[in-house]
Amino acid sequence: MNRTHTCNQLRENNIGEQVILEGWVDTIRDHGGVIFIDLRDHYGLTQVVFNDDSVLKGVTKETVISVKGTVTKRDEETVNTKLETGLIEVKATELTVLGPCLNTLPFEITNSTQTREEVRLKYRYLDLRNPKIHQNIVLRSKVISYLRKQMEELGFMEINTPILTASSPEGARDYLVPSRKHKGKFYALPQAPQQFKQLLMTSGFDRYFQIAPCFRDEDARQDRSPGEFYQLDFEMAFASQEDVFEVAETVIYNTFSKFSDKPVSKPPFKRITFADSMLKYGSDKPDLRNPLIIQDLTEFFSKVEFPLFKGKPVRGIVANCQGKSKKFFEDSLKFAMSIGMKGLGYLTYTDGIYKGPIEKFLSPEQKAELTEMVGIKDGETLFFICDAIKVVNRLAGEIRTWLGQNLDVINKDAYEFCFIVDFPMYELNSETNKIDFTHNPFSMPQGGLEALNTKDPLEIFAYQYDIVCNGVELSSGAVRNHNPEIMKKAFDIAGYSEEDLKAKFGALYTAFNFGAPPHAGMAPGIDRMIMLIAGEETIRDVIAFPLNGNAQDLMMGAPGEVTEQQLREANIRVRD
RNA sequence: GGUCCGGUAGUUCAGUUGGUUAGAACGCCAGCCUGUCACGCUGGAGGUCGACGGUUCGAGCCCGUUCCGGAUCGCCA
Repeated sequence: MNRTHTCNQLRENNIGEQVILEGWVDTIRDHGGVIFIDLRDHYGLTQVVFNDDSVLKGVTKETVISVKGTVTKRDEETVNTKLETGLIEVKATELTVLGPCLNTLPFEITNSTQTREEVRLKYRYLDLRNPKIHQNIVLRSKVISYLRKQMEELGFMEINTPILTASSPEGARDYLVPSRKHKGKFYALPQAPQQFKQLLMTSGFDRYFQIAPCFRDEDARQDRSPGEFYQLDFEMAFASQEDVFEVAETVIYNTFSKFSDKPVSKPPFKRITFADSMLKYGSDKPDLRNPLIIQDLTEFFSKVEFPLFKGKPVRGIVANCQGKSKKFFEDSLKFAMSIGMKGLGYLTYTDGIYKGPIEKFLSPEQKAELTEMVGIKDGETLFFICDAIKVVNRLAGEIRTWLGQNLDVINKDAYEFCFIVDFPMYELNSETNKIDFTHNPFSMPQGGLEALNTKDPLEIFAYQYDIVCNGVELSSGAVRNHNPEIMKKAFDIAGYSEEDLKAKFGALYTAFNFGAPPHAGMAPGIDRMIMLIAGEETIRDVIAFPLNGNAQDLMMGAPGEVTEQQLREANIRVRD
């Protein structure tokens, strides 16, 4: 006999009904003459009451049982307000074991998140019984479904692109799949459907999207799952950067608003140039919840007779440190030293007077100029970061983050989105002293062919952008370079001939010679979005069966050994 | 691949200056208990202190090697 209700369905209006519930034994509370069992399924918990403990022989926690009984109103003083079914309970008359739990549990389900990840992942199916983790996967499903719905409403269609494809010469390390029929040749799993979606545009599809699996053989991070991850990959024909932004901010704003109670920055999201971001936030993925701003004081200090700063890049951060102890400033210095700074100067500004070691180098006029320039208010502190041009922004950014955290001025209950725009198209490779693509060779340079022909390559921006939320990079995208002439020139500047271009991206380049529409797109990371919405610290908590940090599946034993025959068929010999 | 931190009961951890039989909490097993909801009470089982080697009268603790895990950097067009 099947269940009549789920474990989160019965309410007061069911009182008196004969029901059958099925689920896992969450807890057993045995009082001798009366025994309570919390029965758990996907939907929730219901308390079941037994008066005969003999039927519970052999029933342990996590046993799957079927219970027949009557829905009963709970007494006033025994209702459980923490349970949605807490006003009722089921007085059981029959119990059947459907799935015995024979093994000792490797961890308690309710405490699974406290257990070390190695064990959790080996028994992931038990970890996923924990309602907290279980709900993350439910959330993931709902978010993905909602993303699909929105994209379709905006006129996008989902098209699946190949999983077995060709190795791409640029970018991350590929996962390779040996070919049986073609000895010595390999497929690669796609790092992203990049070239395929651009080919779809060339095929005349107007708006493409895909919940796209991507594979990269790179080491894990807290916000980077090793091996595989999913992106909301989309591409639009005849579209500009702003068209892409409008889609992205609509879909992302709607999704975050729908699935989180925290306030979400409203579209249009801030557009911040890469250069500004590096200067003001010391990072290309700024956390805008942190109100502290970095200021450029290089020019000011070029006129000050302070030998440590003179002629060097100087950054300043104004922060309110009133009431902070001496230890706070000592800790800030300690942190500065730990990230490789030689020191961390500061001036406090109280009742119109500056105090600090640097003070004596400043004339009264210079002090007034500084006050005006940085906008320091009474009681505030101005921190100075001075270092080589290559590292000064990053260091200032780290100090900004440290101050934000330790002054507790970061609003944790908010999602602050922004687009980072105007990435440089090229950069100088410091080892080879040659010009390289900064990011993505498929991006359209701003100013097109004319800019490539006339400007200093290092001055050219690309129509390339990132979307950042709370200091986490959610995605990057670009207006693509769809014009073979511009493409040839762009690659020429980076030292690649037309032959190289054909060899590396043959299909794409050839296709673009048959008439390609201008197109642009983006690919927000789905795992990261869900991590942010769920408020989880690690990306593995929002993936049903994640690889561990070492790219292994300890549950299934992947990667694992294969038979000699399988190796022979794949034309592979393993070296010792 | 580099650097740092860790590995003690099923789980999370404590373990003093190197010294008798290595502890706690939760879980597990048994008994008691008719209103709990992380029930309570009593008792019990459970350990190759990651592995190997060394120093020592004596090592969970000190030294070396190694394996495993975590963080971080490299890497992630």
